[in-house]
Amino acid sequence: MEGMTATERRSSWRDRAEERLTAAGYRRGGARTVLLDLLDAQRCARTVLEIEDELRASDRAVGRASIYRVLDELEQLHLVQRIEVGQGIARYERIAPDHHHHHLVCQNCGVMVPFTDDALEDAIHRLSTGAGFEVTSHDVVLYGRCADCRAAADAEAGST
Amino acid sequence: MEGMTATERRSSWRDRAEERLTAAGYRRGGARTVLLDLLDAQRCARTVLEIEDELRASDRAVGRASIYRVLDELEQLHLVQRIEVGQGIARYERIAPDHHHHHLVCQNCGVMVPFTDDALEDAIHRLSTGAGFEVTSHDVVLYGRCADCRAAADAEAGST
DNA sequence: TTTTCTGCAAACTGTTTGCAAAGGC
DNA sequence: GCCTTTGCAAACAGTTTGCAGAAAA
Repeated sequence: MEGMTATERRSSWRDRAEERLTAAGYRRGGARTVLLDLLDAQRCARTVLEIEDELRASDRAVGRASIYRVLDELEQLHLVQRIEVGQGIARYERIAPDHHHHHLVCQNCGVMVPFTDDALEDAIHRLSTGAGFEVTSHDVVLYGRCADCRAAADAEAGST
Repeated sequence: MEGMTATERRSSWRDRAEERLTAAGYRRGGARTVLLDLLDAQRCARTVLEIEDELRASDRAVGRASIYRVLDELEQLHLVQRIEVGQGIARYERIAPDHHHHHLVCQNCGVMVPFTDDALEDAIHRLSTGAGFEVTSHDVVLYGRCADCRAAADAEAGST
């Protein structure tokens, strides 16, 4: 990261977000800035409550309502994607310009693993064009057990 | 329905459900029976609140808690599928034995249209087997505009 | 100085839980 | 009669909203 060129830094999610927010007429409030920092650094989709805890822990606490409000704005501007992962819990993840992906959710430990698959995208794309229905976005979530939980379960089965 | 043979009736969702519930050690309570009737007759996925209203309207009211409990049991037994459709609202739909499908959700009018696609299933199946992750189920939701809303929008665009 | 943004607390909504009464076996 | 199922009401969790003060432009 340290070795980034100016151009690379310019094209970061963080900067694109700031640009688009300004263009949409938003001011740069404290909560918004902190949120952008966090989202830019995040590696995987988070819930609002996780975000809240994380910010409180790093003593840059932000009111819950503000988190919801900012995430909502960011979603409208297509800077953040909201992912529903069962049990009525929503997770938020920044949208990387060229990194469309879906998620595997482990029903044992809850971990989310991103994945991409061209055949899947092709199938959806073909569907989208021939459906009468006009598809603007899609969500694919696979549920099961992650490699770790599988290994753990296997080990246990083997030892009994 | 009246002209059904014994075999056809035997293979109905309703009867399979009852069988499986009994096998799992459940008794036949009033709420459960009413719920089974409703689910068996339903044409599309419903929310719990919709179910509650519907039952109250048909003067066979069932407590909300019971609806949740029964749907939960039915989901465990794979007799009912829970579908998350954004905004943290869950919909429930009975599982037809040979009719696995996904949903298109119209972001304009909210209608849900079921669809099936072999290429999509193939892609997911291939993913499932080669992932390290053990996939037990999957959810695909396509968002967009249904044919009706599209037509309406086009008509409006044409007239202006 | 005007308008937006923020945090707080209260309100809401969908869901879950505890408990006493009703009902199946 | 024992144990499950049910309904009610209260508890909960995530989310939204109203409002007064703080902060940006």
